[in-house]
Amino acid sequence: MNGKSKILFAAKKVISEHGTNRATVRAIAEEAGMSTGAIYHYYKNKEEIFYDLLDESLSDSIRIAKGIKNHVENKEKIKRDVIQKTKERFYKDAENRLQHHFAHEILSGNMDLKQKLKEKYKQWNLGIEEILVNLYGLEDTPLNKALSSWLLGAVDGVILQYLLEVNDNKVEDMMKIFELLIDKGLPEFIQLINAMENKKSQGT
Amino acid sequence: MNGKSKILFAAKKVISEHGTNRATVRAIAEEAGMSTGAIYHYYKNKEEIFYDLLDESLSDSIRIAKGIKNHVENKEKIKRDVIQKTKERFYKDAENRLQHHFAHEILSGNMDLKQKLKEKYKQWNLGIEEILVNLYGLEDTPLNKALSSWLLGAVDGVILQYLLEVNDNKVEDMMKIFELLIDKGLPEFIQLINAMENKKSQGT
Amino acid sequence: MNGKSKILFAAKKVISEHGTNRATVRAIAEEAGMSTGAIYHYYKNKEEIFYDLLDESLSDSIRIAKGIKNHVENKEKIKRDVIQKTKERFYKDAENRLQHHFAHEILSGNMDLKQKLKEKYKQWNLGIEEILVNLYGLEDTPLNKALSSWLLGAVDGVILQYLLEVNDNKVEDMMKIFELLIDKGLPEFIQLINAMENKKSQGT
Amino acid sequence: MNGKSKILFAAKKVISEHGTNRATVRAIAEEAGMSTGAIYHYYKNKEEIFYDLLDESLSDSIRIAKGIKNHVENKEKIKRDVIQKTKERFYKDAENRLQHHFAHEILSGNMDLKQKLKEKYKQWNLGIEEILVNLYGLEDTPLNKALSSWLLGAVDGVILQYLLEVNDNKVEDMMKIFELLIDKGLPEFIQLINAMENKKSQGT
DNA sequence: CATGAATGAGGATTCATTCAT
DNA sequence: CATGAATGAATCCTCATTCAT
Repeated sequence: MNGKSKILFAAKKVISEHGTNRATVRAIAEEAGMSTGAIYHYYKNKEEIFYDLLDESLSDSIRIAKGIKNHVENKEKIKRDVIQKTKERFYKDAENRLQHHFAHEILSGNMDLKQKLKEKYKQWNLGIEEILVNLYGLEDTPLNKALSSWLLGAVDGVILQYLLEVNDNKVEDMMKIFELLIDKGLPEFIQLINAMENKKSQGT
Repeated sequence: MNGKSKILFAAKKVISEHGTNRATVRAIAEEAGMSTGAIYHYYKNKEEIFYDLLDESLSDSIRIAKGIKNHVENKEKIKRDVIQKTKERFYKDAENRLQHHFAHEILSGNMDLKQKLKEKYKQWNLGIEEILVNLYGLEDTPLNKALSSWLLGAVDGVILQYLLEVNDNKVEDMMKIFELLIDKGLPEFIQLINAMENKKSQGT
Repeated sequence: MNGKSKILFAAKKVISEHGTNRATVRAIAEEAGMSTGAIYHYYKNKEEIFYDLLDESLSDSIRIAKGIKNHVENKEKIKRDVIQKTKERFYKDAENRLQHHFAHEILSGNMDLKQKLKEKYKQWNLGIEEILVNLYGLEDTPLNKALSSWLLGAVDGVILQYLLEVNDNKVEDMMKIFELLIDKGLPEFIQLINAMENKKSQGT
Repeated sequence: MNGKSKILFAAKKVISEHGTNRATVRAIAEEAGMSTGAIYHYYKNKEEIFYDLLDESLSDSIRIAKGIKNHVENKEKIKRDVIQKTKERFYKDAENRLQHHFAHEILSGNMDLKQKLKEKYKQWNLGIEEILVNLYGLEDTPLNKALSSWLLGAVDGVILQYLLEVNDNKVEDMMKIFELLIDKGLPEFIQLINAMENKKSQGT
């Protein structure tokens, strides 16, 4: 394992064990078994480590979204994939904490980061939308875009509940609801949306 | 306005404007128009300020939840209330930021705050559950609890998207989806849940 | 003696004893008999301490220049003053080192500082020019401006020699030359300049 | 170009462009196209690089001084040479910066460098004195030594003004004054000095 | 000869908290 | 009650130098 990987691995561990705030350079260096100075041989900034980590994580997500999208032939497989990847997110503690950390940085006024994250987020959102298109034949309407934002938001919101330890439900129970939503809830709900859109356009 | 209120008010302003990180005791004292030393006459700790602030903020939320819950007699009115209150949350920027920063504080290892949030969150969650019970005749099963967590999480998640400015949808579009969910989507989805629960218990 | 003065005094001492580079915040704090943190109660930056010091020193110079200029009636007194103040500069080790430090900062690319210093320097230069006007009836020509820059530069250059300890002459000998220059050398030299200017304009 | 030359060349470039502070071993190595470790094959110390560099730079200056001194026979030619070489110095930005940064290094406590500068400066000063002797028949008195220090200092001081961009005069105007000084001002001034010396010795 | 990873001491800065007045 | 000066530990970061490969 080379320097950068060692650092990233250590950072991930420290973050998931003690949170972003206590993930000091010294702590990461110690965990990685090197000196603080060595860290700066590989990374210019502490934030760059974090950013690399987030990038890795978001790139994964985007890659997954794109990967899922590709086997159009088999809807059932896509659904299983979506469910599986969502479930995995619940257990990626370091990544989830990191995502929160960046949100916090942005809300604290870090404009550069905001721009970076925005781009990544948009790609991600598009990935999800495409999945919905493939799965449910969704059209590219404002309401459908809103729906995919709700879905993304729901997952993020629930993950935050788990991070904060205010959600006492078993992950399995949460996932059962999610599965039911993907399998049956969404198809029906999308019909409702389409019905509404049609009514609206007829009325106009 | 007495000392504590002045401090809480100042803290709320500082945090929602500049985040928890920059909400130093000095900054709060300055905003409150007093000296740093004076703060410690009213509060033993910086943490206690945050504690009180979270208390206040959550109590507000719970009051709203309870406010909704009270008129059990009229389901349609409850629905309108839920939708109205949800919509209002989207525009309460300062409160939303505050809540995010508390989340950050908790994720940074502030255990007292976590405990407080946990208690309050439980009450809040219960409030939402009761609303669901009243609206849709929900039973007190693990899956139904999970559902209400998803609902809460979704709203929080979407609000975070707006805070981060990564959600380009109009609030109206987001709310249309939410309305449709409350009015038609959830009743149908809850039937699906119940069907699944029954199937499972029959199978056992 | 209040906080700022204590710090400025300590900084001056440390700088003249060990140079700007070794004038660390810790060293200054120690010399001032306070903790490093205390320094930041009075100054936002280490550089601000230095800047205050330079400001003090330049303001002195400017005030002196203006002060000298004012008693127009007595040329002999002005000369004695100029000589006296120049001599004093040779012994202001801390200020001289500081001036070099800022020059160095500017040459290292600190553009903000450059602007600040430029203004101060211009004021100072003007002060000197006015003295020359009063003493020798100098006219406001490019050549006369050049002359005053040479005078300023000469003093700065010689002071640097002393700082670097490459000038083995006694200060008294250096000052004798300076006195002779002020008393007799400059009047004659200025006549030469004027003669040249006139020849030039006649030739045109 | 061999190793040492490559390093010296790179160091000269880095220092004159970014100053001594940013002339880290890494930066020099990068500029020289080698690794940091390689530097230490040629030089034991970072200081030794600076030492060599100063040596080279001062040797250049001394060579110039000696070059001027050699044709004793023709005073007019010497004057033109002095003026020409002085003028050239104004345009040697990189060398001037380099020299300033060495001054800074010395003021930062680099004692070896100080010693080197002292020796070289003495030689240099002697060169100037000899020129004055040749040109104006100067005697080897303390006051005449002081005069030559003032001349050297003046040029250095004015060059620093140009480096700092606080001197708005045209170089031509500055040089006109210098020429006038060399041609007419100094002969007269030296007479004044001699007169004073004689008066003093008569008085004793 | 060359590489570049690693060290570790040292620097500036921040901030919750205390305490004499 | 109030002030604000002072503390000191913790944080990020830099860089000359060493050394295994």
